[in-house]
Amino acid sequence: MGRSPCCEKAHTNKGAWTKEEDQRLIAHIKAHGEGCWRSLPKAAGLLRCGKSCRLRWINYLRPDLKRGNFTDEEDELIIKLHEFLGNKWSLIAGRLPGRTDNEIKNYWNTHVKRKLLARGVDPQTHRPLNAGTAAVQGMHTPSSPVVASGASPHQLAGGSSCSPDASGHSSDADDSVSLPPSLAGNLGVGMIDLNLSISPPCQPPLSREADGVLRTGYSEREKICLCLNRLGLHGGEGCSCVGSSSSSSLHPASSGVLRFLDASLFRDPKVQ
DNA sequence: AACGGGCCCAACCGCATGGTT
DNA sequence: TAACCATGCGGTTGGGCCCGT
Repeated sequence: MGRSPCCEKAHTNKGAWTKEEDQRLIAHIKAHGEGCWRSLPKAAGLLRCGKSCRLRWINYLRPDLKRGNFTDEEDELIIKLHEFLGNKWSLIAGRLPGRTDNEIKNYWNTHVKRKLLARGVDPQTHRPLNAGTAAVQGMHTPSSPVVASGASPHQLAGGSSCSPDASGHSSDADDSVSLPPSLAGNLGVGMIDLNLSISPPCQPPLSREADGVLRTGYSEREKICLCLNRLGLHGGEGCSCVGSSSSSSLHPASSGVLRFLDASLFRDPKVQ
């Protein structure tokens, strides 16, 4: 179907943003909030495409962005999440507070790939580079980083069958997930059932509230301690292991970085 | 000091998706 | 249901910077 261009290219600037443009964009978003990107440039007096404004804000101007180098913990988390999710940078970014998908994507392509190659690991498949066929029997396939049986990465990340809005992600057939070898090894299992092991208990009590909206009986960020110390990751704020020897040495960033361990693990972070 | 190659990262592009009319 | 719209996402690019020669 035909589609009009997102912006009138003849009248838009391209390339690097000037300080003045940045300030205009910041001021406008402070005053009016995010959204309506298409009309924002005109309203803010910017000769930019709405997409460009959105990107600039999300990747560079947002006040909650964490600048600076990635920590080793973030490194490892990115690797593990990539093993699960593949190139779903936005989902990975959702588990790394203050980091953007673009940043992580760039970081992956420039640093992590090399790091994995140096370890002898294929960055796409997370398999050993020189592994023979026998060694990889039973492992997940490269094109589907996690899922053995039809569940998409997005299903894993965004919708467990327990979430009220997961109706579009049918998981009736088989929710078993083949864990990547590194995680499976650490957990001592090869297959897990997400319904039982990661997500909050299925079929939470639904209640229709006064506004007519169905809600579950669970609070949005109810915590589940998976005791992921065994993954080399230490408990977040919801970890009942807090106070154990391993958690006393938590990196300051850990509670934020490991936010993905709580009950919202596989929920789309943007859906609050 | 000059040059060239590689690296890094901000930004762009095209497509997908979900919502609205 | 189809057409259109707005936004989000992932891949790619281009320019500036750094470093070695």
